[in-house]
Amino acid sequence: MNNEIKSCFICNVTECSIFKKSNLEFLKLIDGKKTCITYNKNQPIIFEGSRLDGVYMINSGIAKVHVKGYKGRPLILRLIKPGDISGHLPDGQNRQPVSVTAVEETGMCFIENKEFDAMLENSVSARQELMDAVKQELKQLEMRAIQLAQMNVREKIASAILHILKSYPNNNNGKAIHINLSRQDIADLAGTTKEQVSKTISDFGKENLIEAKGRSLKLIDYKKMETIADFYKGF
Amino acid sequence: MNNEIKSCFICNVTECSIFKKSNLEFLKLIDGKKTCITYNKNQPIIFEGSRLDGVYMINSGIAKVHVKGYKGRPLILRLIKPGDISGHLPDGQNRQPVSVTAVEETGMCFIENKEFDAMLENSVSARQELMDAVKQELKQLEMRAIQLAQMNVREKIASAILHILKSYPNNNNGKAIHINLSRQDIADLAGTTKEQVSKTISDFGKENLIEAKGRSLKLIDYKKMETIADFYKGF
DNA sequence: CGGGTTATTGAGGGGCGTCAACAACCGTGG
DNA sequence: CCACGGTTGTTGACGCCCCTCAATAACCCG
Repeated sequence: MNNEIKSCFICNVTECSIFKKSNLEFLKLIDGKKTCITYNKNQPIIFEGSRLDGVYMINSGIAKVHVKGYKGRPLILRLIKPGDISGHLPDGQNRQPVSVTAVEETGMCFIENKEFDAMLENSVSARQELMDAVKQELKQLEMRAIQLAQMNVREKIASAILHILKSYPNNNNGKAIHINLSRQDIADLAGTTKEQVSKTISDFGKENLIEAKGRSLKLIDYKKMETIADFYKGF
Repeated sequence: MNNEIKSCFICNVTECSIFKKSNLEFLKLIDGKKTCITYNKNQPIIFEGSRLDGVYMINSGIAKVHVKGYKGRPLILRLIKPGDISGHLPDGQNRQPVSVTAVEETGMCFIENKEFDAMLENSVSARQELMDAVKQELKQLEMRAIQLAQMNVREKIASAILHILKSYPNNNNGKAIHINLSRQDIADLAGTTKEQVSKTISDFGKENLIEAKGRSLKLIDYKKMETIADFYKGF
C-alpha cells in the first residue's frame, strides 16, 4: 500500500467518469489535494456501513462492489475499473451503502469530501458528470435486477463471465487472462452457487465457447456467448 | 384526465422528496410554472425509451415503475406514491429508462425541464434533495437485487406484499384495502409466476397472516410477515 | 512436500415453473 | 335482469432445474 502521488496531468485513464470535461484549472486544483493509494489483491477498500470522508477514483486495477445480502450472504453488484468513482453515495447518516474490495492490485486516488464538494459547487459540468455517473449506476443496477429475476442459471453465468471479461483490459485479443475471482465470487455475481458455476463453465468449455481452467479464462466464441446472455446494451 | 392546477401552497403532500426544504420564494416560482394532470387506473404515464421534456411529481394515487426485461417479460421495480418524483433520470440520449403506469387514479404535477433545471441551478438545497432522492432509489434497487437473487419465492412474495401495503395510505389500521394489482403484477414485482403468487397468498391466508380474496387484502400479522421477509430497512 | 483452500463432478431431492382444468369475477348487451 | 364471453384467480399434477451434500482432485503457498 504505497502512497506515491500520481499527477492528474499524466493520468493514463482515458475514460474517466467525472473529469472528462474538466478544464485545466480544475485538474490543477484537484492535483494538489488528492492522495494516491495502492491496494493489494483481496484487500478491502470501503466497508459497507462505515463512514468515509472522501471519494475514491480507480486509477488502475479492478475492484468488486458488494453488499451483505439476505441472511448475510454476499452479493457482488458489479466490478469497477479505471475511471470509475466510488464512495460518492453515502446515505443519510453518512454511511457507505456498499463495500469495495480490490480484486487485482488496485491504484486509487482519494479526494476529501471538502475538496470534492467545493469542486461540485463551482462547476456545472462536474455536477453534470457526477449525475450522469450516478444515472449510469442506476441503469446498471436495473439490468442486474432483470438478470437476477428473469434469467436461468446458464444465462446468468454467461452474463457474469461477459461482465468480468469486459472489466479486464485487452479482453478481446484472444489471449487467456487470469482472473483473481473464485468460483464463489462468480456465483455471488451471477446469483447462484459455486457448484453451478463450475458445472456451467465446464459445459461452456465442452461447447467451445470458452477455454477455462481454474482461474485462467479465454473467450473463444464471443458472439455465441452474447446470444446466451441475450443482453443487449449494458451490464 | 383533467388539468386543474393545484397550488403548491395548499399541497397536501407532507413527505415530498425534493421540496422539503424549499423556501417560499421557491414554491412561488414553481407554482406558476407547473401543470397538473390526473391519470386513470392503468393509464400509462411514462414510456420506457421515450423522450420527456420535464419531470413528474406524484400528488395523489399510486403508480408502478416497470421495465421491459429479459425476452420482453415485464419487471416491476417499485410502486411510487405521493411525494415521489419521476422522469428525472433520462439517459445520455435523453430517453426515459423506465415506464410509469398509474395503478390507482393518480394525480401528477408536471414541471418542464427548463424550469426544473433553472431551479436546480439556483438552489444548493434543491440539488441536495434531488441527489438524496436518487441515492434513495439506488439503495432501493440494491435491496431489490438482493431480494431477487437470494430469497425464495415465499420470502419474495411476503416482501412484495409488504411493499404494496406500504404504498397504500392507512395500511396499518386493520382494514382491508382494495389493490388494483393483478396476481401477475404481484408476480412481476416479486420475480416469480402468477400461480406461485396465488398459492402463496392462499398459504398466508391459512396461516392467518393475511386475509386475501381477489384484490382485497388485509394484513393480520404484520410482525410475522416481516419475519418471513426478514428485511430490515428499506424496500 | 504437506496441509489448507479451491475446483470438479456426481447423486439426490425439493422448490418452483409450466400446463391444464375449473371457478370466480366483471363489464357488456340483449 | 340474466345471459354470456373474456379476463382473472385458484388449485392440482407433473417434471425439470438447480440447490445441497459429499467425495475426490487440483491447486497454492509456505
